[in-house]
Amino acid sequence: MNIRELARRSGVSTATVSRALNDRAEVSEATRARIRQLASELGYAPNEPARTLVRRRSDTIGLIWDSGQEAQGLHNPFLLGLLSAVRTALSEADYHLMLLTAPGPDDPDAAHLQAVRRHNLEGVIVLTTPPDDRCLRVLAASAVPCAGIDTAFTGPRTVRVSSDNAAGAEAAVEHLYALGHRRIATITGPLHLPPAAERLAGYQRACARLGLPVPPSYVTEGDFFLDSGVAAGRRLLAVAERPTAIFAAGDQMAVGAMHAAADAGLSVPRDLAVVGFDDIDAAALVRPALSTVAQDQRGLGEAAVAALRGLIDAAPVDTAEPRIIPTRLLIRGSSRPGA
Amino acid sequence: MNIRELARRSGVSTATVSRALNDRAEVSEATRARIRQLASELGYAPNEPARTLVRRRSDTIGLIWDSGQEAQGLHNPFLLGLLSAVRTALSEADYHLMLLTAPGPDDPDAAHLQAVRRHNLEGVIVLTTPPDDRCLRVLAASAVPCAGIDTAFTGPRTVRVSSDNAAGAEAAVEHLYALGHRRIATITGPLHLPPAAERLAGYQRACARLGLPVPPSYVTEGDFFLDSGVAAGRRLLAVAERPTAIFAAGDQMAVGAMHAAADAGLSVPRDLAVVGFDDIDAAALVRPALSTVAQDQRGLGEAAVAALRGLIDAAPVDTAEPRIIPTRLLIRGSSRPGA
DNA sequence: CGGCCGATCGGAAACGTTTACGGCACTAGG
DNA sequence: CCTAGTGCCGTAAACGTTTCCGATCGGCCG
Repeated sequence: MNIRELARRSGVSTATVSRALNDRAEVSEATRARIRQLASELGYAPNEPARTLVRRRSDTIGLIWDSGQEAQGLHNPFLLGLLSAVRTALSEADYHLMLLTAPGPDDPDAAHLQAVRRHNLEGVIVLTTPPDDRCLRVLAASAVPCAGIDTAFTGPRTVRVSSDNAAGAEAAVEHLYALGHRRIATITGPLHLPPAAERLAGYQRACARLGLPVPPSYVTEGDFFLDSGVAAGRRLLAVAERPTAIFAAGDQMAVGAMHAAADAGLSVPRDLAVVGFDDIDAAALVRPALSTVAQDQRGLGEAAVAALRGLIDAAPVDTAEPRIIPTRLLIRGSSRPGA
Repeated sequence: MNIRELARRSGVSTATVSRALNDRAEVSEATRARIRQLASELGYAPNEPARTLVRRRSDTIGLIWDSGQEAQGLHNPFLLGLLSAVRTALSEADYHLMLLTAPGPDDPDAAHLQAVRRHNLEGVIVLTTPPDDRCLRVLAASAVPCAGIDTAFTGPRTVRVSSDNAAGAEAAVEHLYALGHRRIATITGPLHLPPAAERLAGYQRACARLGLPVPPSYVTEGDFFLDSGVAAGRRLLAVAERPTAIFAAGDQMAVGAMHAAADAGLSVPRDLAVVGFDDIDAAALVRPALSTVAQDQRGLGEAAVAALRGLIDAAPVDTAEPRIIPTRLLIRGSSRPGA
């Protein structure tokens, strides 16, 4: 069932069928309707590879997900929401989505570029965090349109999309301040990761603005995982001027801090208030439920797609400044006195 | 940079280049090496759409993820591991992966079939659970090779892959029995879902084998989410002959049961042992950590890919019997007296 | 009435591969 | 020396589209 067969049955040429199905103007309304009707009756589906070949564009974008095998980001449920948002936004823009495979060990950097060329991909969305976004370097150098979420790399045709980590952290601190807390400590992520550094900066800025003291012992580093949060919580609770609230740059670490508090015989939120970041599934499951700064996954995905489309259509887009998506503070039991 | 250009520079015909790059036998080792070398120097990547067009196979399989928009299964972190496993297995088999978009509201059923035809997809992997796997019906009717994980639909060229839900449930009950528990209740999922029904069957079989009584009040239904687990836990704890252990068919419900126990002033695992199913991220975060039956996501993904490849290569595969993948019991604090 | 223009369509050439078929050179066997 | 066979390679025809370039046919204007 190809276009030739459809043309034969419609009594027109393949050129006319193509024009009819692609909504070109040079076809009378009558024949267009007739062809359309017949096509849907016969279940005709145009052959995309053939279209791609002659049009030299595939209407397909690639998605790079994790560069290494079994990267830790993989288990981040945050990724799933992002993936869903990206897919939805892309399908609304009539783009197809191809999941790029992790590069083999032989040619790790060029692999993605090869894939882009092989499939005529028009752009790439990158969901890996630094330093795994190195693969972006080769793509950017080849002027492939790229949109990265929480990536660090920049290039002539790459845009970056990111949550407003600083503002989110500020909102968390302000919330704790409004509850009456004056001794607010923080657990950071690995500070070489931009989101971790930005969240710390937001914490510091809010404290400065509110006139809160931030002794060095109030800032301690974790690795975003549970155990580091427990350890960091223990360190913070051992400080002489014990903090009454903790802002953790990640939910798992926040839960860890709650564990540390429980181990020390402290009650959350009475003796210690805790606010996390990311709104992972578990945040709503623990007791008390964890207050947290939620990222707008849908917003991030849509912004990435919108920026990528601009890049593809050669619209004038600003590739220097990252797109910043607002966050939302979810107040739950871990910072609600009444709970 | 096409094959013609590469042929010109190598001083051979395009046919020879094609044969050299595709490892065909009719090329001398010397010219093959020369062409290979030149190709990698020039960064030549064969045009897949053109290959697909002439070879009439795309080396690409489609992935259907959720048929409806924002289906609940989407937030299941289980899906992410599955997706990763599928992708890895496929890339090892030199297949490309295309994420199929959710069908529009106009033609929900035929959409996926259209996509398969358009892109020349050789097979489809379905990650949606019933009743959302209705889209499989059309695909199966068209003899498209399909592999579904936890799907219910069956067809001439569709294989089903599933965890050994019954055995997993049995193992959980046996574990509780070995700890000395004799009054073991269960919280089921919606029983129209095969996994929920199978887990209940496993529970019942184990109880029967071990000679444990199962009064009707010991079996109560939830919807796999947290709140239903809390409610179910309350119901079970109000039973006259109060159970000392609960097997929940899902982790969120298990956590809910733990909340209900805490509300009733009971200590887990001293007064009540709890075992869940699925090993969601939160299972390791709650306190006490939740014992659970973990599904082998990698095994499921690899089995689905292997079965699909058999289907594609027209190997004789048994489409009647589902592939059953073993589960693994993770014993954590919620059922460990020492904890 | 002649020429021009717009609307509608068909013919045919691309797009970048793979592969059937045939050709050439060389070797082996008679 | 002739023939068959083998190893290597080139020619050209496909694959299913889109689109450039004309062609035809009215209608309209001068």
